[in-house]
Amino acid sequence: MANEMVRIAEVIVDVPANNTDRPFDYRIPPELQDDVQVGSRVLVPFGHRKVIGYCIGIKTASSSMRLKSIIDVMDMAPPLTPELVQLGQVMAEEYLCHTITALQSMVPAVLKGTYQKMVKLHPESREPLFSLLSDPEQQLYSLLEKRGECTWEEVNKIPGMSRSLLKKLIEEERILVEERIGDRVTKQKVTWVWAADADQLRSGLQTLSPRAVRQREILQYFLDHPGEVELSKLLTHIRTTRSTVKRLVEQGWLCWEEREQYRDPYGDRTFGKTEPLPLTKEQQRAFQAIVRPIHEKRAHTILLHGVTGSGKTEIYLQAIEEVLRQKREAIVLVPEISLTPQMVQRFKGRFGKQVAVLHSRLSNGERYDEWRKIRQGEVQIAIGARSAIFAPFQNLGLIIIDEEHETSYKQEENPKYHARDIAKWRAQAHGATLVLGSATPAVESYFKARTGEYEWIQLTERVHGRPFPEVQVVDMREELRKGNRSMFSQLLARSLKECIERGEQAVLFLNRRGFATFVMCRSCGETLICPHCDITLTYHQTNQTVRCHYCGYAERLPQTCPNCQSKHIRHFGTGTQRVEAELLRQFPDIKVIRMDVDTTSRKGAHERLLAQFRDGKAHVLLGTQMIAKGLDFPKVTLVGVIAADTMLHLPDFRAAERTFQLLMQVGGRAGRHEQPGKVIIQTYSPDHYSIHLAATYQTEMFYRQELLIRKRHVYPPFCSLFTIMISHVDRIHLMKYGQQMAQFIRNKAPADCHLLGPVPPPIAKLKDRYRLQMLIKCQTDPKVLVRLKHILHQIENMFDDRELVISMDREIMNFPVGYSDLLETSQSLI
DNA sequence: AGCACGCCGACT
DNA sequence: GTCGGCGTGCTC
Repeated sequence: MANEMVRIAEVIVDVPANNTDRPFDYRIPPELQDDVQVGSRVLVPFGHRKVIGYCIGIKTASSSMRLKSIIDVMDMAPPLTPELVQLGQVMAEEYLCHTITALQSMVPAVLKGTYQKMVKLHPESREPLFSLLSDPEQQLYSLLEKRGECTWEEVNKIPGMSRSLLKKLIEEERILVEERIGDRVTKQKVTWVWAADADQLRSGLQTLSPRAVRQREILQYFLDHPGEVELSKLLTHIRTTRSTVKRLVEQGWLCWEEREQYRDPYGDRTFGKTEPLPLTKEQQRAFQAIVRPIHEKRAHTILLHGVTGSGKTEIYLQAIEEVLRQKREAIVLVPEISLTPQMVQRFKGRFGKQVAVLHSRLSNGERYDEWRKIRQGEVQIAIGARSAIFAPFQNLGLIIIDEEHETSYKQEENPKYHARDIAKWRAQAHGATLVLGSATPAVESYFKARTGEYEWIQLTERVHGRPFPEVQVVDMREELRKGNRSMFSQLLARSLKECIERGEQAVLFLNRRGFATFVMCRSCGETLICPHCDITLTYHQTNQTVRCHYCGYAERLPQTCPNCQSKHIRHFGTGTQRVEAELLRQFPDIKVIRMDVDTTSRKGAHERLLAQFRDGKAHVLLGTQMIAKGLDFPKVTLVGVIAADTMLHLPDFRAAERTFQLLMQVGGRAGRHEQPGKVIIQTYSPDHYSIHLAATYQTEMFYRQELLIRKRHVYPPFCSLFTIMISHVDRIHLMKYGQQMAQFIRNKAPADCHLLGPVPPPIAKLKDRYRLQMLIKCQTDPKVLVRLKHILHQIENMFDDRELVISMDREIMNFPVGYSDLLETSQSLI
């Protein structure tokens, strides 16, 4: 009886625009009653076209007068859970993006629709007398004669084709192009072979003609290896062909069958089963702390602050076992760069087929396979990079974010989310435990741990008791005074030589090839910084000025150092190629592997280069910080940081934090094995706290110092940040809009909101468009945030200029109130 | 975002 | 009259 009640679906349509960013109501036709659920992907008529949408709610009445009906449901089961649907709405609100954009970011690429407009001949237009037709008409007919239809673009290419002519001749249809989920994408057809009757195999061998060598071999194989085998495996074991096996099948000795199975990227690899390792006292303590909230099923965040080599992974593994025992699920986030086969192996080894792996090297189809294993409850553990945080589990018990300070957890495209925030929301919704693991946590996380918002657990001992490598800081100003103008200090050059002579390997770091260049005095090491923001000034070659990218302060490039009056003042920005050239000039006989954006852009190049280095094919590995993570080379005994300053002086309030983190990571790299390691840090600022405290392993001191500075200049965690980027082809217009926008925000924004800028960003002109950015620092208070977000929404419609593009971004550190309330209503729908 | 509709100036 | 350009407003 209840079925007779009208059911109406609220649908978010796949049209990312401001005025379509709201639910539209559709009738659920009787035949789709059972299929349309919260989270379903549906096809709906929208205006004059058909689009994909997501059902985000179901109700029995609508305020809208005439409703259209849902055309179809796209999937067997809804791709999104009610929880993820809610999360999508929260993301849209918090990250200032369209709801559909947030929802799309949670599903694999194969589920994203692309549309193509197709045209075919109007049914009423009968075959005409060809010769009487105009030129464009003739072309159109010949185009459509071959195939029944063609794309809109093709038709428009016909010269002289007019709109009204087309209308007469053509019928339009928008079609949805689904990525082909055929044999290759979802499932793979695999032939399995087995003996028809194992006991008869011997007699079979006798019956066969002695000349049928291959056939006998195959039967012998089944005698030796009872059971089923994949045909492809059989063919590699015994050098034979499909047709020979076929002959045996036809004679009735063997059976075979084609089966569909998931294509498993790690399928042909066998993972040695690993057993839980005994935990040290310290590890045991950490393990207990993680397991406690898991048992209590309460949302809880733990910062696992452990030095490199303190055995965090083993703790993760054992905590996951605990979660599985509760029949709950776990997500493990790892930075893309350390999602190496070794890492995967560790998890697959312990948990086997209960693990789905999601990383960027998977094809769309493979990714879809892994995702479906999660959605259908075939696996309980998802390990992957940033986007794995959306793994559609329904009963999460634990989320682990390893190396939680990594910048790769922040998505740079819309929606610009941070996986750490998403993790907090999801943990809250599921009553799950969130573990943030790092040797060098983000300053914000450390702050929260020390103020009691997170539980703080430290691991101070290395598992095998290996000592930390000795760190030496070389003052490059001193080198210059000694007349050494090369980029290698005497100490580094000598150490490198000795290292290579001993037959050991070295790793050299050059920090990120910054697009922003800064100005520094080579004599005293002072850099030019903004008097208002304490941020490094950026050098602009075009007009010989230095500028602050936060507040807009500018001055002419000074000829002499304002601090020591030296003339050795110049801008910096050394690339890896230059270091390589210099290295080969000083050491002509050595082999260097260079890893940077240029050498690793090709697919698989990254892994290949690392494997080469591991195999001892080169003496030196030279690269940007992409080589700093999760690498463990037995023969590396020397690690050199060419210029610690390049990162330190980036125009970013997190520059010191990044520098400290990198240097600490580097320390963990050298000498993890038998030989003792040595780290050499070259710098023009040996006294800078981030460098000095990293070199002396004074973690605690660093965070205190950094927090002091953040507090003084009001940066996170002592404020919330919004950035606004606007762009326009016309520079004058852009500047005018920027000024007006800034004025508007300054007038309307609540007190304690400070707008910095507008100011040209590091890349001031991109793709023929000028750009300006603004930064808003504001109090982290829900009321203030709501008001500010309201104002930010207003500015989107402030200017009537299609050329003006506005994009907004937010750094979130607190989860919004109300999410758990929303969730309660949604869960009653399950 | 698309797409229609409607207004306007320009053209065989 | 008809064609195409462009601004406006709507999509359950």
